[in-house]
Amino acid sequence: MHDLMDMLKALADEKRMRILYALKGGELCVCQLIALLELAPSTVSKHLTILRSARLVDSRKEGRWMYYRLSKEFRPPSASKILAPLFSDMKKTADIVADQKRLKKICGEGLDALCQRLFCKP
Amino acid sequence: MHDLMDMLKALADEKRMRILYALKGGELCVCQLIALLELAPSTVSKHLTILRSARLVDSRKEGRWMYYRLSKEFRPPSASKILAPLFSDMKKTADIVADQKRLKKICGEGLDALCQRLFCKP
DNA sequence: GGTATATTTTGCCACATAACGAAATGATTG
DNA sequence: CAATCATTTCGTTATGTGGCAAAATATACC
Repeated sequence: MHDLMDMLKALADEKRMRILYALKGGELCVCQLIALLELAPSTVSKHLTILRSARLVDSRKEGRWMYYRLSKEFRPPSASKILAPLFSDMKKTADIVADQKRLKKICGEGLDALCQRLFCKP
Repeated sequence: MHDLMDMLKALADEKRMRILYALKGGELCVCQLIALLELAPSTVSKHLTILRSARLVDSRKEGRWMYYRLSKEFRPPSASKILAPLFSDMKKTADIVADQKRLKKICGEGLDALCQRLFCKP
């Protein structure tokens, strides 16, 4: 029951659900998620930590960047069966439609350019 | 997205998940849920309010007692698809096994006797 | 009609959580 | 080896949430 509650608590936050939906399209770098959610880096990092301890996402480090993706082996077996209907409900919501549009832009930009823009110092 | 988050927040609490699982077996009176969870009446009532505003349960008043049951028409369409796998994961957990055992006892007792026992004053 | 009784509402407290900025970390680049 | 850069950790703050007791509400019983 503990693992299951961890998962449900991880899902019970709008920002984290938006992260999961964004990752549905493939792995993303932390800075891309920062740009998507428009939150402080530390805040996004914390959300990702919560998602990872709930075994909903995996991470991989490549060079300077940290990539996150949906977990392939979810811990509570129910997770895989739950996410699909949730995503289906989210799909047409204004927030997700806007996210997908913005995400396309973000992914078009290179990571270097994106980070320049995000952490710009004059 | 708002309805969906309401549902997920309602699910993200152990006591409320135990209530839902208990209702899986059929409608129950508030006092039976109080006996099951061993929480203050006001606390259980609050949990039920949260579950009802998330459209996860319906209620019906009969005489002195208020009965709650799983909603037949869940508001976020995903709800019906989500609960089944969740219940399947919960089924074998120690908490739920204990709940089911205790629930059998509680349902055996009459409502009058149960309420006497719950709100006993010497 | 008044009293007992089941449930809900209200007020309050303790604790959890989401957010940020600043400092720390760890890897790459010069 | 020093500096830069992406990410995480830490410390703090504001808000949300679960819990109880007590008062309010509503229904049944005498």
